[in-house]
Amino acid sequence: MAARSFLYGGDSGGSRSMVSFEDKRNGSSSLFFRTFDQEDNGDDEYDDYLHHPEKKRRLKADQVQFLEKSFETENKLEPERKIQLAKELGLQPRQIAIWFQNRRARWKTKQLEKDYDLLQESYNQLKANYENLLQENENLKSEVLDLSEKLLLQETVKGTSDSSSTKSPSESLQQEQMADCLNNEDVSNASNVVVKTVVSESTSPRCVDMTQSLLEHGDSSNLFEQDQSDGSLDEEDNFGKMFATPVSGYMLPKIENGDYPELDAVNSCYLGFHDHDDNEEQSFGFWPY
DNA sequence: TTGTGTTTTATTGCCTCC
DNA sequence: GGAGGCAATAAAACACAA
Repeated sequence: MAARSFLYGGDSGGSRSMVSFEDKRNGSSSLFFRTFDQEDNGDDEYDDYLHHPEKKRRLKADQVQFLEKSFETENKLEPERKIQLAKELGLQPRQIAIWFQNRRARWKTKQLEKDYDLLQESYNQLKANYENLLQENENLKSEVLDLSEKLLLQETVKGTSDSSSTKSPSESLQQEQMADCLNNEDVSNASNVVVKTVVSESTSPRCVDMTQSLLEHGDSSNLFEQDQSDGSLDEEDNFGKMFATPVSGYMLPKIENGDYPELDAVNSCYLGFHDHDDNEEQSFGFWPY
């Protein structure tokens, strides 16, 4: 380590020591500071000091206030300002430097606490959004199931009462596929089959939007992606998984190379996390809001 | 008064920059 | 290599309950 002489030495370039003590000559409690040059080594006061080292003293309120104001304007201390402050406050430059150093440390700690609180708040909001999405997903699934059953029933009744009527081959195939899926409780595939019907029958505007979107994109395979999990994940795991795998690919805007959309544009559902390339390390964006 | 927790002042060792 | 910054830490000063 570079040799630093302390007891306030070393700041002004020379090897100086300083001691602070109460001004007992006039009985006041104010501090004044005395410096000892090397040539003072024979001095009685210095000798006294060596044998009765002073305890550290707190700065006075007005000194602290002055330093605080100075810190507000600039939290780093250039040598000129340090000398200036030391003169104005009757302190050693070294004390000023130490005060600024400690003050910066306190500021940093506070800042970390603030950042932590912000992160905590954002996490809570994300979690709430996630839970809402789960709920909405459940609602939509039951609605699709309900409508599918209705449709099947309708078609069955129609089929028995009108067995002689002619159907196009594609209509027949569609009915068969749907019946298969529903018998196998494969709701996801059933939704592919009935999606066109759902558009016309759904009472949910959101559902209509979604199914129309499906038709436009020609792919509904992501609609029930959550269902593809093995069910062994707990809620926290699903929440984490969502960051890497969007709940529904078509519902969320396509994200490429960290080009994030505005939150409002995706109804605050986009969570700011993405994995843009299988071979690349996942990168996580973050929007505090 | 005293024990205890918190805050402030100061030191130490390491690191970076010039 | 010196100057100065930072993290970790010591220790004095302070606050406060019992």
